[in-house]
Amino acid sequence: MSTESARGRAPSIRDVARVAGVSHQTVSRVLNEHPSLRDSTRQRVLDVMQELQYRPNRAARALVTSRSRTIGVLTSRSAQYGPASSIQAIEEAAREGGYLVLTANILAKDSDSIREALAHLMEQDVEGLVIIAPQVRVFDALAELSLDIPFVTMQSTGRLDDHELSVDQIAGARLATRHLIELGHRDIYHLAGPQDWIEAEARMRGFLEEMSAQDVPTTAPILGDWSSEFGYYVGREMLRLRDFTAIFSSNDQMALGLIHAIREAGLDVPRDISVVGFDDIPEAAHFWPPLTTVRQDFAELGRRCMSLLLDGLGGMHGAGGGGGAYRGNVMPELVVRQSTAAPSR
Amino acid sequence: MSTESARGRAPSIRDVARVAGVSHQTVSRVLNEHPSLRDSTRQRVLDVMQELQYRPNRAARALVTSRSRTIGVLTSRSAQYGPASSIQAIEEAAREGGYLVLTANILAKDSDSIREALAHLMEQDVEGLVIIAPQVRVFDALAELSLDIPFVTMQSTGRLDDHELSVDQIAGARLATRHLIELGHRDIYHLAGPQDWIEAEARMRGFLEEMSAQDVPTTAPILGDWSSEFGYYVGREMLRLRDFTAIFSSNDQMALGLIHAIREAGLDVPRDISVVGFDDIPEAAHFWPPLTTVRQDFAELGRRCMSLLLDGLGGMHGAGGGGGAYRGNVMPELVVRQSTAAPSR
DNA sequence: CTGCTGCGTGTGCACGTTCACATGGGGAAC
DNA sequence: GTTCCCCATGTGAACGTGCACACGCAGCAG
Repeated sequence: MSTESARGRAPSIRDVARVAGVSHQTVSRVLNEHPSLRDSTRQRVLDVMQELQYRPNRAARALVTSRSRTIGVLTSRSAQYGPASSIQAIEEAAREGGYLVLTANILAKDSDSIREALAHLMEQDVEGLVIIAPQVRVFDALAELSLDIPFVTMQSTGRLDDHELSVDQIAGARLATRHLIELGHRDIYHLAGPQDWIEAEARMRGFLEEMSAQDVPTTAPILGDWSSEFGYYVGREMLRLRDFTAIFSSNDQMALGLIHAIREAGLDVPRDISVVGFDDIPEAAHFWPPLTTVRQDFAELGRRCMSLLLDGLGGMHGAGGGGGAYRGNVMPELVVRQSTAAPSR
Repeated sequence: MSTESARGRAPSIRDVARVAGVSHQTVSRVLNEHPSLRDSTRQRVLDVMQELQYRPNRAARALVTSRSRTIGVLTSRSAQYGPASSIQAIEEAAREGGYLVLTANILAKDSDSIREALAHLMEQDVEGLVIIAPQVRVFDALAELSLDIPFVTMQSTGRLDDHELSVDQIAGARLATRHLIELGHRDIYHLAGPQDWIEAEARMRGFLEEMSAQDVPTTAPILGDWSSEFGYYVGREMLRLRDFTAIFSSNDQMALGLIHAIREAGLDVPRDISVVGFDDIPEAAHFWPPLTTVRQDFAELGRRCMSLLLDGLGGMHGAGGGGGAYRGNVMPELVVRQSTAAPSR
């Protein structure tokens, strides 16, 4: 049964063409779903492709079209629940749209390593960029480079309106803060994320805005690093004064550390101190006590980002898809569980 | 200053060659670090590259060499801490070795979607494969396809010796189980992961092996789904009988759910019931009580996988690197915290 | 019958790179 | 002084695909 052609080399459109008795261009037309093709011809070519196990050569196609059909994801902390969920959704959406996803992690936090990661992606001729690296510096580096490819960021900086798509962090933070105030708390601390993180800053702003809107005297936020470890240690420090009845933590992990410290000091959550987190990681519902927090739909965000980006690329290669890019931010949602209650005194 | 050449199109080696006054082949040699090149020539070419902002075209190179310099990662649940950490390490190692990483998620759990994800990767001409999709089915699909490219799996199935690199799950599970037995527990349950997960099965086997080695009567393991949610519900069921003093959970998330259920029933961990987990996710140290668990170094595993794979590919394009592939499994480590204690009765 | 239009298909080139081979020049060995 | 070889460089082809263009044929209007 062996055809006399292929000698170790993968079949090309020319091989298919020869066997099917057409020109290579006709085969190319079948691949690209050209409208004017006789059905019988198309079918014959498809059959031969099947028979020869033909697979189009990505490199050749990219070379001649100068489209890589690849989008890059610039990220940091991609092992974290939030980013990881978004990336997964992005990949799925990209695959559907006929695109590939390349991710580059920012290793250190200096701007050199940001540039390096970005350069790495650009070297691969990515056609678009999704940025889930929420440090302020990333955007400085971005502005500096004046990218000539479409990109979307998952954080709102306020300076790149067209390119931004995010969960409304300020609204989420206000939700959490209002919840505490409505329960009757007046002495509320905010454990913020690192200052150079856009989202950390937005959550902090939301906290401060809501506090002042409700005429509650604000306290200076404490700056953390997102980790449970930090939450634990800062919690131990805070408890030496104990001049508060509630804490709004900028993420769930730090909230977990805080609760650990509080409980270790012999106090109870929420009886003595209320704690509210941010993100709603899957484990939050089973913290002890189950954590009141603000849910973000990371996957939805990822999907919308890709939709926006593909729209900008004029993508949509395969069937299906259809829907135009839906903009607008994703709204966060307060999930009240058992780590918050009215203050006891 | 504008050179008369490039009209919108990115500069190619021929453009560089023309400006530098050499042939395109010489430029190519500079790119590929050919030994016999006069230093002055090399420098001149490099200068022109800089000046023209030349960037090599990946597609053209891939076309002629028929090497994509891309490796694929087949994964499921990539949003989870373990896989995500490994992927991040893999990416970093790949970048260093001059490779790109493409990940494909297995969406559903049927074998069709496994084949689909695998096909997606193969379509991109990946040169190697890392498999972090620990379902048994994946390996069936793999065997069926009889891949002609190098691959490494992050789970040990026992049937693919050469390609396997993993944390020794059995040893880890035995460590955890022995710890409980040494504390004096005799009525120990194991909350296992889904049966079709290789690691779940290995951990279960480790549990059973250690129990029988120590002559402790074994109980039938309970099958879970990795989620905190499941841990919580199964915990509530188990507590109706309460014929045990310790539980070894197959991962930390389920352990968290278990503790939630135990505490909700008015019992204490570890006073009434000891719990030990598996993975040592970063949050585990701040569970209440801090969780005794088995630590796996996911990042190290990822790094070794890439090393093994690059070795098989004869990779190592850039400088540095050096070290030959180190095989051998990564050993897990028991981390004793406060969720385990001697039984009270 | 002639000319025009559009459909289905074929021909040749271009994309940017590497590979195989060719070439000239300079030094070492005879 | 001739021969040989290696170094430094150049020449042309090839990789697999898509694009611009050309071509024949059928249908239809004039």
